[in-house]
Amino acid sequence: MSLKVYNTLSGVKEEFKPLEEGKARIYVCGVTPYNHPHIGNARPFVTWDVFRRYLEYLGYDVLHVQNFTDVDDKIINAANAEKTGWDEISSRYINEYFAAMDKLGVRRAHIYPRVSGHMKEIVDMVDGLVDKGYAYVLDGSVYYRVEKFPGYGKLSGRTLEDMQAGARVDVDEDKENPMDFALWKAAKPGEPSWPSPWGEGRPGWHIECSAMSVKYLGCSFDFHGGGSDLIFPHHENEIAQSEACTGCHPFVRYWLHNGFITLNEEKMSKSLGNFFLVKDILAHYKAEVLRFFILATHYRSPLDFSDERLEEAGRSLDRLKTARENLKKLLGMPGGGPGADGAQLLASAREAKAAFIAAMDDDFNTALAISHIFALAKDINIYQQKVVSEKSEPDGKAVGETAIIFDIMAGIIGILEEQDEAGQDETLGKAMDVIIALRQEARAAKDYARADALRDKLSTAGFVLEDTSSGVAWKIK
RNA sequence: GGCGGCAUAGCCAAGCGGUAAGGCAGAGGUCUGCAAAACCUUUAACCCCGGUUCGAUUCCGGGUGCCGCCUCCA
Repeated sequence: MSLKVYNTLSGVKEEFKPLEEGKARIYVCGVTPYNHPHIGNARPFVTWDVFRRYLEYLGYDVLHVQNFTDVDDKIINAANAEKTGWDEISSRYINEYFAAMDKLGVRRAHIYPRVSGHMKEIVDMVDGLVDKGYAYVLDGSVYYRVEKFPGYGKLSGRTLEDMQAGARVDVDEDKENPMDFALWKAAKPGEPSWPSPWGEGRPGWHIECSAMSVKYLGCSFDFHGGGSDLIFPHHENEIAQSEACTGCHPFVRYWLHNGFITLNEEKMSKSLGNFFLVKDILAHYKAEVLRFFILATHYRSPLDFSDERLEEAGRSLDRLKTARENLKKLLGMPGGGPGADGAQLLASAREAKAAFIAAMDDDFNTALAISHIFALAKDINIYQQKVVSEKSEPDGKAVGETAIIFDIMAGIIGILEEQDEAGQDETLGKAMDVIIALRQEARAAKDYARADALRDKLSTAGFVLEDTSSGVAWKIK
């Protein structure tokens, strides 16, 4: 089996073949930090966090870059409204972004480039496009000449004629073509600006992603992601800019776009005003529940948000938590004697894992993958109940391997990782400590047969016990 | 108007040429002094009309409904 991903550019699922063996280079469009992130903003980041976890599970060396658009009209407007600096606004909301995403278990990207720190790269790229005839200067601004780029429209599946037919853009009579877009905007009074060969100004929206992705990932890289509202014009323009400037094809090998979070079936967005901020949702629900809610639907499908759905997600997640606790109980029980046959449990775990992998390989089908965790959860519960009702000892090897498999699956989805504030002994590590304590007791009682049995149980389960002068340590083999 | 997507049980949501995963809710049961919680078992579905096919929910055509992009947007 191999990973297949749906590529917006081709419109079909394609087998993932990295540009460079064993490496996966990812660029995800980040936020414009002028407000707290809302849950619609959160979806791509949670989604990409799982993509990245899975790629790493598959053994890829991942390089993940995600930008902050910290020079933008909205930031300037927010700054003016508060009578403060644009950088004050952007740094405040970048911090808020991290606060929210950290809670959601979104692991940090390796590099977070900001527009304000990459003016040289941006100016150089715009300059290069002017040199090559792909852009022209108009009153201190620079525009991209869309007709010059033959593939314009290939990502969004439309032609220049289509676009002009339905053009609702403001027609700037001076532009050569109404679809030409700004690479550099001449400074207006009272706005932040940077020097350039065309005078003081600031970058257009699209050029930053081209300049920064090429800088950190090269002129051609594996994945580019973002919400599907970015397909046109943002990503379409990125292709036009990057490929025209660098001459590399393709700029991006796989374009992946997530669907929207909706509210009453309508797209949640700041401009419509129908959004919930992550921080407000997290005041009422556990972060893990919001994360689970997002991942329980395929990433390309729309996802309608409501309290009922979130509460339902919480109840679903509880079921998985219970199974995990049952597993912990089983791990903590003495073993080694005549026990409940764990063959069926083990078979179920292995089957669940294979099915989970197959689901993830099929365009990161987290919804289907999660259903296989539920299937295993049921068998864990049944086995646990059987052990308790028969007062038998659990099959240590089967339980140990099951625990590892369960944790691998939960770990890729990024749930049940660590207990919320209240709990403290919910980790597998703590469960292992329980076994170690039991073994210590056995040793103290000179019951070596039992102590050895406990050690073997850990060993066959994939753990290594190390007796040290200060006590006992364990690690995963 | 141009381009694209979606329609599966009470709700949510996978799948997809051979009569349908999973979750929530509902029903029955186990446990418990009763209850709650938890667990087990279980009911229930492929928008309409044509076509292709031995066979379609799955492919093709048409219809209806909903959504998105074309303007800032994750």
